[in-house]
Amino acid sequence: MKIATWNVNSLNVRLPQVLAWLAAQPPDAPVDVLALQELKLSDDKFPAAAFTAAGYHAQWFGQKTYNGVALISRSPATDVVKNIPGFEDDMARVITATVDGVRVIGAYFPNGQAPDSDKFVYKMRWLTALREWVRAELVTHPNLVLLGDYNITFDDLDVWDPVGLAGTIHCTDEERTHLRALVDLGLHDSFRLFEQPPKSYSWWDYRMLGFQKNRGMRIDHILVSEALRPRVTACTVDRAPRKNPQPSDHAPVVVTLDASV
DNA sequence: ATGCCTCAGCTCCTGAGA
Repeated sequence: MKIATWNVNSLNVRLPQVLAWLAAQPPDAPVDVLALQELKLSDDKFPAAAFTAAGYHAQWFGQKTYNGVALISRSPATDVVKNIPGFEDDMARVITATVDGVRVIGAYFPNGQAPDSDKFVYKMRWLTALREWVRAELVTHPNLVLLGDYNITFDDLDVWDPVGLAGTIHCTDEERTHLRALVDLGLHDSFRLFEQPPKSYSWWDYRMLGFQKNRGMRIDHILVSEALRPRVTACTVDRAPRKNPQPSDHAPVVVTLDASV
């Protein structure tokens, strides 16, 4: 079973690339669940028919211009929840559903802009609310995956210039403390369960030849619960779509689980 | 230097992303 996350930075623009990427998977190892972020379209504009034609179900939670998340799945998704219950938010950032016995929480974490900004304050509040939502979901769903665009790096390994970017957005102690608190709920960073190529990132700035120079950050993560950890056999960043014409600034991250015991 | 790209929208500039 393969579960993936991809911030597409406008599904309107990236839909052909998403469909091509799904179609390019090996027939014996398709992507079973794909969490998308930054749809940047309202619910009525979601291209549901295109995913149906490709053999996928879809659940979506859109918003005009900004944000918007979706779960694309080969099996139907059930028990869908949009955003964080009990947390008032006018942004569409979270979608949760159960697919093939796995509780999947797809999330587009706030950017935060700068540590001294109002948006950073919102990011901290949002992170606290998300943690309580994940904590509650784990009680009833031990097989759980939390994945998406976290907009936070774990440590210097995730940053192309850890000295120059120390303390800047995505790299602050406050953000990393929140990220570790999520892990401390009983989750594991799939990517670091395996040896990885040095300087592995999931996002590169569009400017200054960021991708070509591999000046990036690893900010897209797939955390798996303790119960799922024994099933994880691989986690990789697929850099290929970042080489497409008109790419998203993010690359997909994919985790592979073996069949349930 | 606060821009360098990219995208959406009250579209020929601005805000936001990260």
